[in-house]
Parts: sequence; structure tokens; C-alpha cells
Amino acid sequence: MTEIPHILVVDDHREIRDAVSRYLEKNGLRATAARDAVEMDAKLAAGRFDLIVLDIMMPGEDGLSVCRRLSAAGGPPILMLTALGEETDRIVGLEIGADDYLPKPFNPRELLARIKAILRRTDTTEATPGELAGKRVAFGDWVLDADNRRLTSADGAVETLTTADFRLLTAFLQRPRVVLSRDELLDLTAGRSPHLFDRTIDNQVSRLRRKIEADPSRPKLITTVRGGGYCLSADVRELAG
Amino acid sequence: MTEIPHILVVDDHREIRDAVSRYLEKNGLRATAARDAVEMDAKLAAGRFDLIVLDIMMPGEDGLSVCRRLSAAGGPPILMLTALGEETDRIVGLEIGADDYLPKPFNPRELLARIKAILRRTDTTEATPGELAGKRVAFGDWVLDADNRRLTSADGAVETLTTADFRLLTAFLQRPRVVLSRDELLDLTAGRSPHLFDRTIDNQVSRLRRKIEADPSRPKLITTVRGGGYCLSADVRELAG
DNA sequence: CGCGGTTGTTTCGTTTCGATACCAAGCATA
DNA sequence: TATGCTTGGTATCGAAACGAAACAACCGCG
Repeated sequence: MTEIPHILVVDDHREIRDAVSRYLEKNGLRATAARDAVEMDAKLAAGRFDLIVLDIMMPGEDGLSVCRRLSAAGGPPILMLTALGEETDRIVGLEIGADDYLPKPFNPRELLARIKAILRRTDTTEATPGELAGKRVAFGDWVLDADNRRLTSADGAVETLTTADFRLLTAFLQRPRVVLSRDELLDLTAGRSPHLFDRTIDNQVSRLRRKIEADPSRPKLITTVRGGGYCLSADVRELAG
Repeated sequence: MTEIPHILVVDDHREIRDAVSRYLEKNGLRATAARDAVEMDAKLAAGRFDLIVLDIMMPGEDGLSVCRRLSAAGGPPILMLTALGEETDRIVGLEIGADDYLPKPFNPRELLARIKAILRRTDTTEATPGELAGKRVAFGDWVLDADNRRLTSADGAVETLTTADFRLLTAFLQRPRVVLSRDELLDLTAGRSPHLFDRTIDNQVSRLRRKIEADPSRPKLITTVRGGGYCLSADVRELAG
């Protein structure tokens, strides 16, 4: 794993959330916090995560439900934080698809150790991000062949994408018509946080536009949202293999 | 690299059976479930198992009897699940030939730990050169015959592989669609660590591509992931030997 | 001993991508 | 409209990654 693993910490107590996030970042991980299931879903939609630390007791949709939902959808691995008690242990571990769990109150070192253990197990560093492996996806006038990273236009033109092009494009394709900030895009494509005055995404967008826009100076597919980021302004449909 | 251990889970409660199986599979094991002694015998006859998780309380032939029978026949090691507090059962179980036991309700992590402990004790890993000795494997347009290290293409073309080609290819075939770093590949093929400016893997990939890619300058099967490594971008299916 | 084939190493040219810089376009305010 | 500030677009450059040719070392084999 060349990239720094990104952990999503979901807990309704601010102190725990912040403390855990800080501890993880101190120990070489990236951490993002969410207060509840709703906020979690938003973060999940916007970014790439390698593991979720999930509190079982939450207002709104509770941890068990969230866990079942995510695990059924094949999301990232989950480490559950459970209240101390005999019965929950069994239910949590067995009936839900958690990868591990930890009874509260816990030792942060142990949390870190378990997180690393799960990351070690589940490190598969996918080649093609998300669900696109082997598929073909149409948007605008283009068809993307995810396997050989090639674009074919309606009029027969062919563009080959570099790795960076491809990652950026797939990030958009998985979230069409959604405004993605530069930070989110950087996370999705390079898995890192921006440093000051980071224009990397601007550059990559510019390069991608040169390949896919009919008139790159008047972009229609990847539109700029001033102060917000970029957005794929086209519908996306999946084609068979 | 050894094979993934295969666990047979025998319990008459469907929820427990399924939950345990899922949990084991999430943690890097293979799991198969059986409802009772009869089904267990059928699975045992059909496949190879490294360990049996056996519930003591079952309709039909009960766990103690099964345990006695299997262990006398020199079957795989057994981990018994006992109801809480039935001390006699545990003792009897161990006397009868179980390798370990766990009282219900149990902590799934503890179950996993005990399973791994037993597997470690009873590890009889033979030095199998990979997992595809004697098998035939299909990927892309090719079929690899592992015995004589020959590739046959869908259109009838035949390529013979050198040992280095073969090792590299099998490394990929065992982890399709996963990005493998140069270090990992070097470890898998040559069993050594890279020294500075080591381009060995690049070369071997280049050579292998010349043999298996339709257009080596536009690789489709073994794709490079800049900054990451290489990846077999094709599905792999095993054919009968 | 020579020979052909295989494999590791070096090297060079190309591609790719991030950083920087500069310019243009938006936006507010007067 | 003029002015100044902010934000986005892209040309350019250099560093790093990559592909492959060329070379050298090695290995078995007759």
C-alpha cells in the first residue's frame, strides 16, 4: 500500500470522534470524522476510505443497521465500537458483517493495532477503482472501456487515457452531476490531502478536458463550479461487458 | 505461500452457521457450512478440510459421537462449541479427541484466534510450487498448462514460457485484478528484495508482454499502474487438470 | 570448451505528472 | 466603468516513472 490509508470515524460524541481522529493521524493514518449515518453517507459518497470505525450506539440509524447495510453493499471493512456487555458481543460479531469490533472503553493503542490488522488483511489495492472493472461506460459522446483505459467517441475517434486521466474520469463517472471539490477529487484520485496552493487537480482537469471536450475552452462535460470544484455534467449509463 | 485453510462449520442453527461462515471468510479463511452429521459427512467426502467447527448439541448424531468417530478415523482437527457451563461436556469432548472447545455464547474473535492456533499447530503445509501444480488455467485468450509451462491461445498459437516468465505469470494469475508492486513481484518470483535501481521486474514484464499481448506496446492483460506496479487485468478461471 | 538460451543490470529516450508562474475571467466595490 | 482582489486555465519545466534495447553474466548441454 503506497498510499496512506484513510479511516472514517463515525461516532456521535464529539470528544471521542476528535480524539480518535487525532490519535490515528498522529500515527500515520488519515482520518475523517462523521457524527451520524447521514454525515457518514455524505463522506462516503465524496471520498475514498479504507476502513470505517463505527460506534454501535448512535442517534438516528444505529450502528448495527449501518453495518449491515454497508457490508451487504460491499463497502470498506468495518471496525465496530460496542458498549461493554455480553449479549451485544455475540450479536455484533455474528449477525452483522463487521470485520472486527472493540468493546468500549478501549485502549487507543489496541484500536490502532486492530485497524492495522484489518488493513493488512484487506489490502488489495484495486487496479480499476470501484465497480468499473471490466465494464464499459457511456457518457456524453464517449464510451469508456475500463479495461484498456480507452475512450471511443461516437464519431470513431479514440483517446487513450493516462493513469491520472483515468482515475479522474472514473471519479467523476461514479458521481455524475455532483459537484466535487478539489480536495475530494485529490483524495479520490491520488489518495492524499492537498498542500497549500495545490493546483494539481486544476491541471489534471485541464489535461482531461483537452482529450474529451469538443471545445476545451468551453467545457460542457466537466464544468467548473466557481468556489466549489468541478462537476460531470452528463448522464452516465453502463453498458454490458 | 500456502493454500487458504478450509473450515467446515457444523451447527443446526442456520443463523450461527451462516454468521460464523461469513466471519471466517471475511478473515481470510474458506468456510463451508453443514447442518448436521449427515450433511457433514457428505461435505467431508466431497472436499478437503483443514478444521471442523462442531456444535455439540445437534439433532441426529450429536457432536460428541461425531467427534469420537472422526478423531478415531484420523480426520481433520476439531473445535467443539459447547453450551455454557456444561463442564462435563467440555471435558468429555477433549478426552474424545477434540483439539479445542469454546463455550457458547462465544466471541467470534476468540473463535478465530483458536482456529488459527489449531491451524498453526497442525500445519502440514507441503512445499507445493504454487497452487496450480498440474492444473490448467484460462485468462484472456490464453490457456496456461502449468505442467509443461506452455500457453495456448484461442486461435491456436502456442508460446513456451521460460521459468522466469512462468513464475511471473503465475504470480499474477493467483491475484488477478490486483495491483502488485515491483517489490511484491520480485519477492514472489525470485524471493529476494530489490536493490537500488532494480529494473528486473520491468524487464520481465516487458518480456512476458511480448509473448502474451496482442499489441505489446498497448498492453491489455498486464497493465502498468504508475507509481503502483503491475496488474493482471483479466479474469482467471481454473479448468480441470 | 564453445554455444544457444535465459536472466540480471545498465542505460537511454519517452511519457507522465506535479509545481510554478503568468494570464484571463469572475466578482465586488466604489 | 474603473479598480483591485480572488479564482480558474494552461504553458512550461523538471523530476520521476516507465519501456525497451544493449550488454553482461550465468547455466546447462553436447
